[in-house]
Amino acid sequence: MKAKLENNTVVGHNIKFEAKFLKHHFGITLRNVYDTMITEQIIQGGTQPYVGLKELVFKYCGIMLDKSEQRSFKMGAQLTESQQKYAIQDILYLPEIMRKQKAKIKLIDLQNTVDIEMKVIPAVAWLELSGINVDLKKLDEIKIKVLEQKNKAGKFLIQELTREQIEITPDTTQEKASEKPKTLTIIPNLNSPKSLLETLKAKGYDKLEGTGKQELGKYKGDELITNLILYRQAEKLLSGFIAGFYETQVKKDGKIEIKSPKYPHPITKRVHGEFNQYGALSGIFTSSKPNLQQQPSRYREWRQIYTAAPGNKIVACDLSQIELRIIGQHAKEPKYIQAYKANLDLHKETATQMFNVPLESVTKQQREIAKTINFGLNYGMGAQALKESLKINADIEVTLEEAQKLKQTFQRLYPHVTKYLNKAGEEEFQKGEIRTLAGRICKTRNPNKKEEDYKIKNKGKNLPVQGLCADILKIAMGNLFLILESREIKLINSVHDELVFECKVEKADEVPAIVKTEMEKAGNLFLKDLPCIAEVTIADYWNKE
DNA sequence: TGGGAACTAGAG
DNA sequence: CGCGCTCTAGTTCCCA
Repeated sequence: MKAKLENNTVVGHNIKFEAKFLKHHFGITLRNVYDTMITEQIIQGGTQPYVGLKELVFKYCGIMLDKSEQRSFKMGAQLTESQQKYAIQDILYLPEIMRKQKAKIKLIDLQNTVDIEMKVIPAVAWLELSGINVDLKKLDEIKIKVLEQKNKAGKFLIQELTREQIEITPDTTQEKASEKPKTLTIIPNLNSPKSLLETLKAKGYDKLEGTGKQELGKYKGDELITNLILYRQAEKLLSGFIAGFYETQVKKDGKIEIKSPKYPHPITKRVHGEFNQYGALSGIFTSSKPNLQQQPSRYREWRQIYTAAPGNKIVACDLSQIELRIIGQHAKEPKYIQAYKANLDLHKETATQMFNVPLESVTKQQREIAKTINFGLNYGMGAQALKESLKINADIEVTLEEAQKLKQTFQRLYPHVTKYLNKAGEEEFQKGEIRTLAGRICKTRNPNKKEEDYKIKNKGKNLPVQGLCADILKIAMGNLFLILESREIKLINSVHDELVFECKVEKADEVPAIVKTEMEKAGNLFLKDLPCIAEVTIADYWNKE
């Protein structure tokens, strides 16, 4: 049975689930699979985050399934007749669905995408089963620090923002008017944007139209605003990333109940996030419970909680500036191609030409401007957003006119890029879909919902780039699964352009080269005019750079 | 009370 | 005219 499952193509609906089950309970590793759910998502261009079997049976076989037995199964109990019937109908229609899907794939030329997606399924099962090791002591240290930051900033804010206001009574009859007016103490709720905005405006911050970081940038350097940003950062870390590791108290029917921590897993002691391989329109992965793709990295210390288990090392490898390289390839922009071929710093090259200064005298600030523009303008950023982005990301103030000029200079400097992006936007707008170089179809999520023209065009600029990035990473993941999984190496994270592995110290010499080679090989399938470079690091914890 | 919109912030 | 893109998740607020 084991050999049969491992050496043949196994068909299922959401087969990642079965793959994990078979591996965990029976040590069976599925390598060749066909998944009707993922295939349907491919056909639909990523517009549906989850497709049910019931829906497919109806679509392809014209039969309405009764799913009422789905939740009736009990551990250890003998199957009832109707449960058996249910179990059979769950697989009965799969061959017919597969046959009809395959015809459709051929018709709309999606075989390449299907190959990529099917090959990555076993790798995703591997990734989720591996989990990531976590240093709870380090986490405690960080928690104490962050709590301190929150309390300190919070105390300052409450002190500064609490205000007195004369109470306004709706009933203003003559008798009451003679009474002394009461004053009301208003303490703002720091977690409520509405309450905060009201309070800040009353305090004289009248330029604010919201309380987001971009708005707060209007008062950059102000002590109160600095504290608010520190408070927000701490609150975000605590509620979003730290809380899940600790038990929580929940009030229920007047009694206080203690809920156990969500992570790590009580038996494996590792964090097993979920990865949805077709969670986004572009085909990039999404992650949840917890979201391991959005773990803080600008707060440098955070990722040190993810460590190699004793006797192990962590090998992390990312595709260097992959999005810009993809744009360069799409646009066949000679300046991008030349810079990457010569292994130059593209941002610096951009700066030297934009500001018309020699390479060696490009300032850090000029490079930051070029970097912000390189990333932002490629997806349709306008002058206003550029102005604010420069202020927040690079601490650089420019006027709207200057931002407009910078944009123009950039577009004139890279005319091929500009032309390509406009063409891609137009294509998405006209056809409602656009393909990556690997053939993946990217549509707009809500074909029914009316979206502004410019938003659709911007998607057209962005989706083929992100989408090809996803194609490359998935190809590498699929191939690395076949090479590394059987050698007791764990895939512990996958973050858009980065793969993270954990292996025994003895293997830390050979694994990096294998990973680097496979990732570059995947990229070079599509980057024909400029090279794909992967950068690899070996460490005791997950550290970017 | 529960669902969902709005806002905010984390990542690439 | 000009409007960065793709996501997940937490909190607050509003409405049925």
